[in-house]
Amino acid sequence: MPDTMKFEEMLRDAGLRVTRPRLAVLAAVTDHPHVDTGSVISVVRSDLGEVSHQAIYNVLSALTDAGLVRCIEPAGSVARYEARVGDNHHHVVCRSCGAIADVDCAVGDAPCLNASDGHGFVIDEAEVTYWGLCPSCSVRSQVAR
Amino acid sequence: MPDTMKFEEMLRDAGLRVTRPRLAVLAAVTDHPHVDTGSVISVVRSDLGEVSHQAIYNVLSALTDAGLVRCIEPAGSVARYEARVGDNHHHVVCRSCGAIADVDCAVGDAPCLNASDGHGFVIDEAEVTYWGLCPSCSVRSQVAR
DNA sequence: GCGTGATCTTGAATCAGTCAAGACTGTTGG
DNA sequence: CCAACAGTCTTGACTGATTCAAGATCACGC
Repeated sequence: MPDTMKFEEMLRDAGLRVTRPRLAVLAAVTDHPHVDTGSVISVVRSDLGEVSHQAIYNVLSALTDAGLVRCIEPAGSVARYEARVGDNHHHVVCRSCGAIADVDCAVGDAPCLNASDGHGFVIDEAEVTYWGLCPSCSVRSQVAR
Repeated sequence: MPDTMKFEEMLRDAGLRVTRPRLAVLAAVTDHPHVDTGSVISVVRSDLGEVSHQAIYNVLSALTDAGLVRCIEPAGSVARYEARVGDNHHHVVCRSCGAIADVDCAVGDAPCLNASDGHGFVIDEAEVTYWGLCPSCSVRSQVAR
């Protein structure tokens, strides 16, 4: 499993100690795009045995601060995490089932950052969330009517 | 106070019964852009006397469903409401103090809806949240360093 | 005015997330 | 290789926003 070594290196490079919970969380977030915290806990526990939920919260927070994972919180959803960081991409969220998918930004590389009037705010990021229906919910709603 | 009559009309047009809590909530959200639920409760209570928090939640939900107010939930913040609906505008959020301001969309009227690849999702809305520092937090951080 | 269904009150419950204190362990220097 | 010191993890209590449920009340059409 060369992934473990890669994760170790990522942690060291970020100045973080290498611990089993951290490796397991990195693996979980990498394997399951857009996992919520509860699922991370399940996956990590099925991997390592009992791990405190507090530890998971600590680890997710540390990894987020270090820029190794990214936290997204669509309205009405709990916090979710993804390992795809450093690029500019956004998300589509299904209004019906909450499914999330990645969407590359349509407006180029450092996009959307040109707000017409920022009210004096110093803006450093534009986060785009697309809302709609995922393929299966879309089909279901057509059948329903 | 002609506003009250306007709010009454808005409720009736939406097929909702006209009640004092609803009028008070509509007034509160109109007067205080981006209020959180707790502040709505305070404002309504200072206006009407005791009103159950559950009633406020019900009203906010009914008004949101009716399209009379809009609910926004920036990551890390509680639910907030605004009465500016029907136009396409987005928000800037201060990473430091959580202040929110409106931003007109930079890309035209029905903008940003062109995701390059929606993974088969039927997209009906693009929500943009700009992140940065509000004027006063921006000044403070410059002084600090 | 009256009846009915929508709305509000009350009070308990849930759930994600946070706090705090002590036990443990990865890492660094000797 | 070992010890010591942070940095991490465990445990267990706690918070705060939001939701649920059941009964009382009220707005609106007749």
